[in-house]
Amino acid sequence: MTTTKNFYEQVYLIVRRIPRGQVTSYGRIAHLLGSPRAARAVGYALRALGDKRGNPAYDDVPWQRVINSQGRISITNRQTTAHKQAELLRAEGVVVSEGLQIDLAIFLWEGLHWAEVEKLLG
DNA sequence: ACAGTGACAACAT
DNA sequence: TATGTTGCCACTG
Repeated sequence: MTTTKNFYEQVYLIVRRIPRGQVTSYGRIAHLLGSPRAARAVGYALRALGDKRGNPAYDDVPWQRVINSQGRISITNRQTTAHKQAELLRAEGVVVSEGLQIDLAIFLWEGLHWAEVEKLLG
C-alpha cells in the first residue's frame, strides 16, 4: 500500500476522469502528468491494477478506457485479455472493431487543461 | 545501488 | 503498410 502520491496514484487520478464512452492513450496521460516520455510507465501503472483487484480503493479506475496511440488495445498479458477490455468498452458504447481498433476521431477524450490537472494532483 | 521489466511511442527500414 | 529498433520512465527484487 502506497501512502504517498506517487506516479501510479497520479495516473489513477487522471484515468478516473476519463468519461464513460471515451478513450485516451498512455502517452496522452503521461503528457498530462508532465512526463511526456513516460507512456510506458503509465501502462505499467495500469497493469499493476491487476494486483489490486478486490481493493475498493481501485475498483473505480476505468482502466479499459486507456489504449495506445494508434487507437488499438494493447493488452498482451494473461491476467487480463484484450478481448475483455473490448467487451468493457463496447458495454459503454465505444465501437471496437474485430481487430480491436477504435476510431479516435470519434471516441478520443479531450483531456484536461493544465489548471485542472494541477488542482487534481494538488 | 543496480539491472531487469513492460497494457508505450517515435522512428527507421 | 508492416516489422524491427531504440529511447524512456517508474517500479521491483
